[in-house]
Amino acid sequence: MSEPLVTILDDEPAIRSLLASALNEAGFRTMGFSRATEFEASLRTATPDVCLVDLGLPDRDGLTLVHQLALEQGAIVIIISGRAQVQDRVTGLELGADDYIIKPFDPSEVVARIRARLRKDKSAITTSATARFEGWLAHFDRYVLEDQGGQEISFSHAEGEVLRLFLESPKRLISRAHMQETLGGAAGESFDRAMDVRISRLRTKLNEDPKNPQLIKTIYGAGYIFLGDVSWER
Amino acid sequence: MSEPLVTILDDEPAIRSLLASALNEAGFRTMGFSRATEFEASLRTATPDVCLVDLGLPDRDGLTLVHQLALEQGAIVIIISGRAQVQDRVTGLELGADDYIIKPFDPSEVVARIRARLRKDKSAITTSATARFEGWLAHFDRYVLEDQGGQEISFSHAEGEVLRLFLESPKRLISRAHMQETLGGAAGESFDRAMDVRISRLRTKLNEDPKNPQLIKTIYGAGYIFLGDVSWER
DNA sequence: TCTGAATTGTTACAAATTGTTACAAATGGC
DNA sequence: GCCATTTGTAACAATTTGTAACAATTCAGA
Repeated sequence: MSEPLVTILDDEPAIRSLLASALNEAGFRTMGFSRATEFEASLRTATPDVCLVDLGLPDRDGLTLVHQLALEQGAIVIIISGRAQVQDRVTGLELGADDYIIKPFDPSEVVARIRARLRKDKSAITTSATARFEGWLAHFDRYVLEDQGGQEISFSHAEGEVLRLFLESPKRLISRAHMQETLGGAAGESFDRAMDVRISRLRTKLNEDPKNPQLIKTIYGAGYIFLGDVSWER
Repeated sequence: MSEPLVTILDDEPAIRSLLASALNEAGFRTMGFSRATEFEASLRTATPDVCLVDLGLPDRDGLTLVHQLALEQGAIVIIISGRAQVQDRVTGLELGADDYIIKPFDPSEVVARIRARLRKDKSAITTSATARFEGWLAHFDRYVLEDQGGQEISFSHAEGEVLRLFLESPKRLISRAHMQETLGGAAGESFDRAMDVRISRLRTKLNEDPKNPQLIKTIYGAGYIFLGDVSWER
């Protein structure tokens, strides 16, 4: 599958080129149109993934076009408009637009919003939270730890909670109190050693040497630090 | 199925009640939380369709939470924040948020944006009769599962209900409570293991390895997640 | 209506997960 | 070194989940 195609429908050439260059740089294919009729003609041959539509078109009512696009084509439609009233935005969204961006806009936000829509659309394919660290690969979606050799061991939900906490804040002290709070959920009142046990079990799965742990360091009287370079992937 | 559930996570009670009343009026169920830990605890039993998250939480970094929600839960996440810089918005969206609304906001726009997200989310599902996933083809009209080789096995109505529930929300936690509610229908009294048995039977038909299921994962104390890319066909 | 097979729920027990307890080991102050 | 405190972890207990076996139910066709 090729890069997603984004169409830009706006009568101001400056805006078209601004958007086009930002989108191209972000890895999208683009097609620009200044009039609705041209745009509609193009739909016969191309199927855009995202349609950016300016409401102030000279030859056509933008809202009608949006409605039509969203309903008939099932495309992702994002309105870009100078009309900033809440009522305008609500109307545009109710008519089927997926987002409503107000002029003047920042191109990087447009890109981010387009990405957010596409991501959701394909969420079934995209979603997979995976972290890589020190030869390990943690697949949080599958509850699986993969070692260098591709060998897989599964970890439990409770173990995953601890591991995630570490991988989200590597090389930083994580206090016991904070950990209790985010994990235990229940008030840290009762004498609770459950957390220690979770960490112990996690260390075992990570093949940590009990006498000399390399990844999960204990800071006596304070908490833990996860050493190791972490990079998240998707 | 019941009305969509929207969770509101914001430490200001005034904002929570403003949103809650607007959303209730618009036909949504709502749950409000002032702290991230409370909210996370609730995720063990409830599965929200949309999560509104304020970034300025007292007890947790909001962005981390967003990331986690979007990736792990697959929920629709909308950030509501007072931080209005473009860079903030871009970061929030890149981390997995589906929308970013700036305070002060108009409740009707929030409603419209939630509706826009839900509309897109459901449109992919409609109620077509066939779903494709991981080499399987499920024909709900004929109660037949077709494997890669075209071999067909039939599944029962009860099994189909469970399978449909999974295929309509892939890669999302489906809590036992929610499942009981949508399946069992009848009073979710304490002693009901029927659901477990249904899942067990479904796993068998899907040739799941009991020791290491690949498609239907159990989350101890919470529910199930269906892994696997799903696409519905007509 | 009756019969038998398919479907579904129920029960009982096995297995997995998680928390709790008890004690050993490590740490830091003196 | 000595002692109070903190942390590690094995062993156990409580809880949750998996599933085989069986009972109840449904339903098509005789």
